[in-house]
Amino acid sequence: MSRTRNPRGQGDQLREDLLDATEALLAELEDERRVTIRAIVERVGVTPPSLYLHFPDKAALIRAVVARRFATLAAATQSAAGPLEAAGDPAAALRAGCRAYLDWARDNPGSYRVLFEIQRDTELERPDGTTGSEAFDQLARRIAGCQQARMADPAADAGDLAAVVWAGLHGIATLTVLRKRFPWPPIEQMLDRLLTGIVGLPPVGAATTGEPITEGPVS
Amino acid sequence: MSRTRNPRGQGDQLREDLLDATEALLAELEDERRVTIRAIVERVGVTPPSLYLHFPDKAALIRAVVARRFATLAAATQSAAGPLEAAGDPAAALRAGCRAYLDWARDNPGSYRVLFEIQRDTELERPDGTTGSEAFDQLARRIAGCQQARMADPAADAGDLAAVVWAGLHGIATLTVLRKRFPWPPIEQMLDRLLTGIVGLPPVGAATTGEPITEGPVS
DNA sequence: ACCTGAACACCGTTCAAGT
DNA sequence: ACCTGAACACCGTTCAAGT
Repeated sequence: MSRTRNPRGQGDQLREDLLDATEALLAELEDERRVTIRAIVERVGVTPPSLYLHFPDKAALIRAVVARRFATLAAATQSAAGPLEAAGDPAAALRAGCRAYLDWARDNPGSYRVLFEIQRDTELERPDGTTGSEAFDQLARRIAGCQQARMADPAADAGDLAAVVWAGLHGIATLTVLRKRFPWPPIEQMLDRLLTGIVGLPPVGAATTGEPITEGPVS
Repeated sequence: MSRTRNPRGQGDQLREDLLDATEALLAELEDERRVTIRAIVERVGVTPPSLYLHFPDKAALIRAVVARRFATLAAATQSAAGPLEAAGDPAAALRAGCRAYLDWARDNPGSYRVLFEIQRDTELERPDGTTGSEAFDQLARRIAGCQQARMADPAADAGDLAAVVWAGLHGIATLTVLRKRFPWPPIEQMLDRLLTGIVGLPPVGAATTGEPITEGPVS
């Protein structure tokens, strides 16, 4: 089809192009099964065997874009919550980070699925079994920050709390997109129940009367 | 291959056999993508086109086994928690039901994935958008039972609480099998945090030690 | 009425060959 | 050194045909 490419010079550009095309297709199709090798290479303007010069198989390609997407997820939560050792309100920072996680999952459903719902065929996570744990480490440390500020249950282990909060966030992120027609409470309300009930954060604002809070200035 | 079947008389037996074979393969392979039409029909002893006499396509077949599996999940939680209007301790019943949900997910990973992680291509959930909501209705009603027994936050809507608890259960169920090497706290501890923190249940076995359970050395 | 053989358009992957 | 043409073994699905 498109024979326009096939440039000259040193390779490695193709590798980047393949990753970009895979990311773009994942965003468009929202389903890894439809992100097919033949669609990827066609978008780059190359034939299927060329892909195998850069990746041993499709799983390796997917793993490479997974690594990229993990980095952008961590960056999204980080930038929403601010630097870890900032001086501000640690509870507000934790809230903002969690909110950013849920927003990112909603806005990047294809990526979220491939990050957290696809069984890695080879259990080829990192040796320590914590692929993409940057976001989790952030969560645990922000919870610890709240504990130090006496805004969270001080008796519990921050990592244990983070595990339950992560599970709750993941459940909200996946189920709300899977069951769109289910009568979900507002996301903000569910997040608040998680953070007050599990972590022990003080309720947001003064009144938690179930009013759907739109977009609060979080800083 | 296996020509042994092809019996006589009225059909419809083949339909049941196909459903049984699909369920069995799903349990063995733990991954819907590997549950292939050709594997299903081979197990039954029939050729691929025969399947299309009973199901319009593969998605319809999967939907039919999904309906079956939803029923067995609801039966598992129901039988663990006891009848809804039983006289006993409603908090214990709620706990038992949640525990059964997590156990079932752990023991039936292939089924759980196909029930709760596969995007239904056609948004062909029930008209009310609540496919498989029997288990959810049960959960909400048991939480309401705890509220009436003054063992749960009486101010919140039982359905809202149930949504967050379900999200937490789903997150625990899926993430613990996806990230097997992650240093998870004991399932029992995470469930307890969910039920005490979100629903407002009294802590389990409150009297004796009062010490939060700490895990052993994580090697 | 119930089932099969043979084919179609796809998929991931491989290999010999082109420049 | 980098890429392609052609093929292989799979997949879901269809259709004419067998009994």
